[in-house]
Amino acid sequence: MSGESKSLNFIEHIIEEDLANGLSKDKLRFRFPPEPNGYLHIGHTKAIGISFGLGEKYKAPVNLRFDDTNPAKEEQEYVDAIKRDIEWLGYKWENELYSSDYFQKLYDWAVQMIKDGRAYVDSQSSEAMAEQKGTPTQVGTNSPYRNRSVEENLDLFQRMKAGEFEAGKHILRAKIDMEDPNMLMRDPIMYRILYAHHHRTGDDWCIYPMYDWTHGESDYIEQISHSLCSLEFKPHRKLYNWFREHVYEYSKEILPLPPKQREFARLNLSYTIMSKRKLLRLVEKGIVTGWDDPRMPTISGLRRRGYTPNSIRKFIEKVGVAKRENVIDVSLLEFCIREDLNKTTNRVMAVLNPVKVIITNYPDDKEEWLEAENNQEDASAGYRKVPFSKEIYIEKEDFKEEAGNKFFRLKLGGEVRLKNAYIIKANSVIKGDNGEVKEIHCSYDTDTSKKVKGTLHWVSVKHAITAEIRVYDRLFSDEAPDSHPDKDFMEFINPNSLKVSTAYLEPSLADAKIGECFQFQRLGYFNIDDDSTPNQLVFNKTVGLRDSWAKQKPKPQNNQNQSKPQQQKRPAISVIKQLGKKYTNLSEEKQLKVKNEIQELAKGVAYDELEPLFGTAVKKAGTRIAVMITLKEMLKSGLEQNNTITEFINKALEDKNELLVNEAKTI
RNA sequence: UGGCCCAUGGUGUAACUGGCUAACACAUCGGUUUUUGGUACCGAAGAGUCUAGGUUCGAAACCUAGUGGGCCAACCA
Repeated sequence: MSGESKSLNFIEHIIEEDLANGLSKDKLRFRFPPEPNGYLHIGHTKAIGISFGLGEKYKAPVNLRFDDTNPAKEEQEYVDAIKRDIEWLGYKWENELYSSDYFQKLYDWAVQMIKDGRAYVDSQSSEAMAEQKGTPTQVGTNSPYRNRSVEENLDLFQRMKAGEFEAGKHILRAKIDMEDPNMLMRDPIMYRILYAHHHRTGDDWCIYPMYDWTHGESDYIEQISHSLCSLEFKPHRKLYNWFREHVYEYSKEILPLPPKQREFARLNLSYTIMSKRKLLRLVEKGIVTGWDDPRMPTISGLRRRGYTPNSIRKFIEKVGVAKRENVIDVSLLEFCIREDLNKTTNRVMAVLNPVKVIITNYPDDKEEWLEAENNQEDASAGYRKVPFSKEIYIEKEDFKEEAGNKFFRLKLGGEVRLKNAYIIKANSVIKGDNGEVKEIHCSYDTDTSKKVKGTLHWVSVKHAITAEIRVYDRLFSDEAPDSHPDKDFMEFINPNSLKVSTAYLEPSLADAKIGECFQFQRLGYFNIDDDSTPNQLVFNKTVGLRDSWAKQKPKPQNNQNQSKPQQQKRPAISVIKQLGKKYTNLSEEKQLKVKNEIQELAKGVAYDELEPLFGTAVKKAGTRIAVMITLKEMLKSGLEQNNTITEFINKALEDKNELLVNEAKTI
């Protein structure tokens, strides 16, 4: 028992149950088994968070095991990147291991399996074998080589290993059941011949074990208690268990714990993709600058973008663990990073889209260094000085010649506070030929105790330093870009996912270092990109601040929140059902309103849709009332009354709910 | 046409394993505070738990059927 009151997810329930049934707590052991064929992405952090999180929770070891059985795809670069990312997230593995460490052991067991008649060498083409395999709805047929003698199998397998055959000539298969409804049980391949250089074993082997044979047995060798993976491996469980059962027979004295595999739903994030193969395409096609492009959902991309390990771990915790398909809204990720950065980053002032303000009553060459608080969320962050002078920049967006009183910013004749400085009043503007405001002439007031609605950030023109700012938008314009069977995800690429501009910053930023994070006051969180140099600062926008003002505005051309379509398209009948649910709880006045609504919706309902609802459970009076109202409307507009309808009405007349009876009566 | 898995507010997870008004977080909408239209705080709206039967004093949970979604036919993992 772990004693907390926090609710457990289904995997924790399983573990608690195993513990309660006698599994000793010190036998708990987990693993994270990436294939080193690409970079880790936010989806992997869920798997990482689950297994490493369990390790932390139960103080159990967690192995990092590279599942490196396919030398054709795997590279050392990926091994290094994966280790870097996991470390960065703050997790510690017990052992760094490789499936390739077990090649000899696996081979010995395979020989044993052959001797026991549980595996055989097949010598057909892959096409022929695919044909014999059948389909999900059709059983397979046995290979003509299925009944080779043990001696022949042994001889062939040894010669496969010795490199006597060309690739594809022979394979080793488990002898299970070609008629099993689970395709994975139809004599699955255990070994194939592959003349490829392996990043660890070099050219020692020319036969390589397949995933199913390798993965489960690696778990077993490492004495993993719970082998956790994503849902698509559910069908593999039967095979996992089959292999395990036999190998257990060979080694139970030395390896007493048979591991168990359990599956959870993987993480999907809206407006992005999670497939390594597809991410690789983005890299190769030059859509992004690399695996660590700040727009990528990779861990290295998020890191470069300014996400913190803390925020990602928090995110994974909030997302939860279950077995149903899910799509997590990016807003949750954004919430997590804001929450973290709000507490930790220093506030600074930067103007991204400047317009000049001249303070006419401020002496020409005067300058003052005013005190500014670094972080009001963290008293220990201290203060810094920011320079003030006659000419400053503010954001173009923060000024309007005229505006209503919901606009808290600067307007002609209006006053506004300059953060950490004075209160200014706009008196006049100077415009360029095209009518654009070039300068705003203001007067300042040293009485800062006044109450004014708005506070603006600003930067002194002559003290300002410049920097390149990279602002990112989502990479795809579609909520689930790779879920369209008829369209390629590349069609949804957002051409405006990167905007580069030059900004003016307060001079304290001059010696900021790569990776450092700031809040640009009123704008968002920004960090210094890897491309930054002392001569040319480069900032990434990690995420904007929440902006309740932007939401009220008519809406710029931002593609941020396209209206959610699902509300529009809902069929009338389902809206009616929903309205009905609440009907009996409403005030009389509201009931009338809802009734009108239902009557209106009734026009869009077909009788076929309505009839099934006649059977609605008696206790759901509201739904039945809504159905009755709809029915009445449809009868009015010419629907012919049949027996089913009459029956429904009669049943309603006898109901104990008065509202329903009344509706029925008026038909 | 077979097998397996899944179904709870817009989204994601809970519900002490059959027992209070179905909880929490994000998102949404109000309000208070505020030298960030941020943060913090307070509040509101939103779910008869896919549908229909059944078991039971009692079902989101158990059973049956249906509907919808996902996965499975790589010498990938």
